[in-house]
Amino acid sequence: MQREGSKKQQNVTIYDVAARAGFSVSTVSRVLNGFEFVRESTRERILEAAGELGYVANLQARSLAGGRSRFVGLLAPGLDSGYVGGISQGVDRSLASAGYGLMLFTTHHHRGQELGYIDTIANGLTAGLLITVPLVPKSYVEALQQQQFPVVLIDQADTSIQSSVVDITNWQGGYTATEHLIQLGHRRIGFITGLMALRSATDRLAGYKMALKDHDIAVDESLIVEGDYMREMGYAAARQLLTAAQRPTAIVASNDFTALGAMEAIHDQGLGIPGDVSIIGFDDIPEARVVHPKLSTVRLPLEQMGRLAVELLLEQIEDPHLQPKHITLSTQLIERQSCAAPRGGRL
Amino acid sequence: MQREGSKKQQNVTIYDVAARAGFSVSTVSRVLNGFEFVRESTRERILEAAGELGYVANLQARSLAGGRSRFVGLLAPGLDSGYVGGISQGVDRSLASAGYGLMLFTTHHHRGQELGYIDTIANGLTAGLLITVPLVPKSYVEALQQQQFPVVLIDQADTSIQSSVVDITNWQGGYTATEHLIQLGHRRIGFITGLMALRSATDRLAGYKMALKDHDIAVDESLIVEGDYMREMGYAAARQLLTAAQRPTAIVASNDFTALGAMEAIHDQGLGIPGDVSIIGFDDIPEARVVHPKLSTVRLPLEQMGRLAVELLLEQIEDPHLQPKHITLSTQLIERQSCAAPRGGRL
DNA sequence: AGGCTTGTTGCAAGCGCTTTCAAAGAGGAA
DNA sequence: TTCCTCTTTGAAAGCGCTTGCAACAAGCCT
Repeated sequence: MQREGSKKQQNVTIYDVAARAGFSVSTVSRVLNGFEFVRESTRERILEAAGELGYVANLQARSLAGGRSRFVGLLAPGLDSGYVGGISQGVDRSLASAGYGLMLFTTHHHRGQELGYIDTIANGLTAGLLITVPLVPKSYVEALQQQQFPVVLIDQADTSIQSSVVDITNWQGGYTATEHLIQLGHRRIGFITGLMALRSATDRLAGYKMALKDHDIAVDESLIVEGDYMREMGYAAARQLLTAAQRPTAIVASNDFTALGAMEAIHDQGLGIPGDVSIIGFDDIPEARVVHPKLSTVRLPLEQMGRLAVELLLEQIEDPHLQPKHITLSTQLIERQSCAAPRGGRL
Repeated sequence: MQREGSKKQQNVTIYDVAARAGFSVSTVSRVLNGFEFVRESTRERILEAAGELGYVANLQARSLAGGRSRFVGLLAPGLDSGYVGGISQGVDRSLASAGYGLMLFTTHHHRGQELGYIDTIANGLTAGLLITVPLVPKSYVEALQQQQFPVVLIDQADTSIQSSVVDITNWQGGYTATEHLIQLGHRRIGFITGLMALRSATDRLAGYKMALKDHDIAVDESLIVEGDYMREMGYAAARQLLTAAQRPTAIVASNDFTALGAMEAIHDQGLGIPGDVSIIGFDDIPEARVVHPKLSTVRLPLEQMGRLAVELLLEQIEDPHLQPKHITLSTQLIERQSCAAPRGGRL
């Protein structure tokens, strides 16, 4: 078998179309992009030729030559968290209805990669960038901004960065969850944090502390244990909390995964939920609704965040000189069955 | 405020680096790509210059000029199914460890878009393409193949397409699930199908039918109701099954979402699981483990599929002349608590 | 010493497309 | 009829990069 096509088959280019239609490439390009100053008959002939040849635009060339990309980049740490899943669904949908494509880039928490990616992506591949990745240095985002490159930060508010942001009231969520427990009569409330490098984690913790203070309950640092948003750590952290001398009667977990892990630990400890220990999570992932008992949680409007972020970004793409906007969405307490008054009422 | 930078700031190009290092662009290019025949000292000088200038490669230009893309495309119907999530996690991870980036494209089930995308993507943007989308016409995939463009189909085996494929034993899964129920003593077993346009759906159904036949149970078409892999349809379908004159004592759902919907319907009907009705799903999504009762299901090695698909694709990228391979992964029955012998034993 | 490798580097031609800028017709106005 | 304007089209210059080919220096052989 002769291999005659070792060199990748020549693609149909704008030149081929021009030749076939009997016009110059410039005219073809005009037809393909806008419709300024082209005679209708010409336009038709060219479109026809393009169709017959099965012409497909080469995006590289187009954007190299200065055309606009019809893709938007979404920079995310990974696909594993459900959190990203929720956001990207919203992003994906609104992007699609606006005629844009989505390019999802995952960084796997490699800091170096994140930076490299950002440059690369911003360097022509996409028309704009949505960032859900933590730890992106301020300077980078600023550099992008300076280049008039549209960027929207999602739930990564760094108040010092002058950039469009969509985020949620993490602080409020932590506060509400804790207060809910307090109003149920709890006094010893444990808290399992998220990955403390993330703003969302520190904010939730801050909300928790404030709620305690507002209700004249001293913050007991031994009741706060650090987690990482993962189920396993949730288990370990809860275990630590439960085996302490004075165990808490309720636990606030910084996300649902953590809460799920904690619930397992509570069960394994021979304790009942919410009889012995109440627990409340964060996120409202699908599992929260089906776990037994159903998990009370603070719902994050992830999909909505994605949608709004896209809106903001698209605006910015239209007009790069627009002032950055900051939208904050509120969280919502979803009461289910994992919280109850502590045994014996108020301790 | 004067807007002096209305034109996007000039990026650092290979020319700038060349000028700064005192070499030609060709040499810079060589250093940046491989290491063939470049003096070590030169190499260092150039790298240094690039670093100082903050040079970032322009991917468009590179791939336009014939360089290799370091991205792989994943074409998926959408992000909502969990199914895609599982696969893309596997894809993402192995890609990352191979030094490739992932570009995720969603088609939203718009047939037209799928085709347009494929061309566009194959047209230089990526080094290869993974397809999890159904309904991609044979001719398209073949055209890609002919151009030596690396493609791997995931769980979309169309035996008539000469292409690399990673799929799973959907048929076997349907068979096993059904047989499990039969061995428990069930005779009237309902089946809720998936989206029948998909190969996976028809295969699962075929497995179900065959299991019945092999055990001398007549296939009762009234026990088979069409679903679409969504929870809502699962609910409706189960409802239809349960309100029929002779309701089944067990139900096989074509995926876990459907099963979850069905479980809800069963409960709403005042029936118990598995007391009155046994149910078994497909996929083993995270919810299956936490729902009450825990859902027995046929586990799909989604992540592994993703991994293997990447392996196959990377091989093909290395050597486009490679013969297509076909890998089939097996499904696994996960027994949990949603299946039991029918009341009164064998009917 | 002259010729031939071998190792390095530069030149220049594109990749496919967009986008000025100028040219060529077509129609009026003078 | 000639000049001017407006519309439509083409020529050509890149965008930033890779790469085949030529050029050159140094080192080796005969």
